[in-house]
Amino acid sequence: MIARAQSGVYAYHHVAEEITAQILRGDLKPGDQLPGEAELGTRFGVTRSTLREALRQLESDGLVHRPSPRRLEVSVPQADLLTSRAGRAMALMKVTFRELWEVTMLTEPLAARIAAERAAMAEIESLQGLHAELVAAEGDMARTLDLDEQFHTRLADIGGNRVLGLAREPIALLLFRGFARIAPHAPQFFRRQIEAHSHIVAAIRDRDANRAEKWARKHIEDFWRGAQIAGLEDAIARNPGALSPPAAAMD
Amino acid sequence: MIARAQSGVYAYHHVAEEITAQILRGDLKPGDQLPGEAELGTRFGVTRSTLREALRQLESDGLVHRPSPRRLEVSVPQADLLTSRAGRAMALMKVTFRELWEVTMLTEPLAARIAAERAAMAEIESLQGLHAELVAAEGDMARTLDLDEQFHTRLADIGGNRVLGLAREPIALLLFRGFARIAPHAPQFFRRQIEAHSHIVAAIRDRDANRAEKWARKHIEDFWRGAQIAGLEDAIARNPGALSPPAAAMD
DNA sequence: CAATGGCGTAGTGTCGGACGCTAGGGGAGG
DNA sequence: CCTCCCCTAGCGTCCGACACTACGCCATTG
Repeated sequence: MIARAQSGVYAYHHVAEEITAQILRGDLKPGDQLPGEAELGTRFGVTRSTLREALRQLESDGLVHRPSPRRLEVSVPQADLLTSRAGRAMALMKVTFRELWEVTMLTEPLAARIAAERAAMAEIESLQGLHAELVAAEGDMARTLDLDEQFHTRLADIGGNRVLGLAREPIALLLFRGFARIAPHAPQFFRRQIEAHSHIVAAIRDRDANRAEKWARKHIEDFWRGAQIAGLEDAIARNPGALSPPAAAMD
Repeated sequence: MIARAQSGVYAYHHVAEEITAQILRGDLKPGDQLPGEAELGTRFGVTRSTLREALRQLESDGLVHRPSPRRLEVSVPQADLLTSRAGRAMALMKVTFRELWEVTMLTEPLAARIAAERAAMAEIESLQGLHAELVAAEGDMARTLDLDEQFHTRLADIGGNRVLGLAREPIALLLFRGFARIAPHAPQFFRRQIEAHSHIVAAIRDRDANRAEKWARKHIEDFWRGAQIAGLEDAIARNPGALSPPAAAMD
């Protein structure tokens, strides 16, 4: 079953699409191990070089990965991969603060609401812990930024809506990083942030979804006011790089 | 400046990261043309084979593309690329209807609201045209599905919030495709859909953002009722493949 | 008998070279 | 000056090779 390239369709592209199709169709399931490159190559009628180009694409799409250098297996795309790709794209297309904010005004309140409805005790405690750290970090900008991100991400995780998680993560990250540009112009921001977060945590503890949602909304609204004060309502989101999560330090 | 691979860091990976960094940093701007593979290879101290693996990754990330086979240039990731990647991922992680719906309940009303606030005359007319087609297609399931997707996508485009567009597209697509499973159980659905759409269009024409938003919400709420009737509230979203736009038929 | 350590192999990452094909530029001809 | 044709650079693909290293196998040892 030699795969001869039709005009315009490159072999590596064809191979990648074929394997992708097999995965989406379910012929290959996440966790399945794939044969070696040599065999895959002959199987599709291409050389290893060509096959490897296809693999790089699949890898980049998160459809396969190597848990160990000798093992190549099918996987479901990791959230942080999608997050960084989407974040990069938004940064490159120079989305504005307003665009980010308008959407965040939806996602964070929903995240808070769902969390209030579904949080388990342990999760609430973990949120409280995070919040305590935030309070303790008052004044330390970098740390505050980091903890804020974590807080919102965990909030979303607690709700358990993965679609929401996927959609909001890159957006929230870009927006929150803008915080760094706002804070200097709005010093009262730290306090208001802490206040909002603690109301959210309290509401979740009380299982009061409406209150949680309301405070999340206020929190993000505040953000917008800060941006106005700082005069970057329609400023573009910068700092494209380093979007991936803290990420196991490795390099 | 030979790039010798540090332990664990592969040459192709390093090259891809390096070029990516240059793009994000702004050293390379969208539209810039890159040198030939041979030169790029020597520049990074790797063979063409290796360099090509890096290129496949960048290409897959949408950071570079070939407008013509001879020209390789930097580009900002295309929306439909991100859409299909995200859609695939969600399908593979078997997100439920509920998850999709919860988020869509936010995105579509916002899209309608913004559209009402910002639509230009021509855009309103184009929406009306699309709606007219939908009305005419009553009964034709496939066509209805397609037009519905188009309607919502155009609605979002009109608002001009690219972040919203990027976030909602894969989600809406997956959800709306579920329509195919709902419709048979809820025949009155076609009519209600048409009703909702026409209210939305009318509200936008009248520049009534609240009404537009309200009807969009009702529209998506309806969708959920349909899902309940069809008994697939927590059914997983299937049909992972064919998420990309109509797409030139090829294979 | 189980645990430990060494050995061999298969398989990956990278290299170098080669060849056909085609897009696109440059020169010849109108 | 414009048009057409030829030539070449560069891409897609193939082939063959080599170093390095997980990993399984086997023998040794307590």
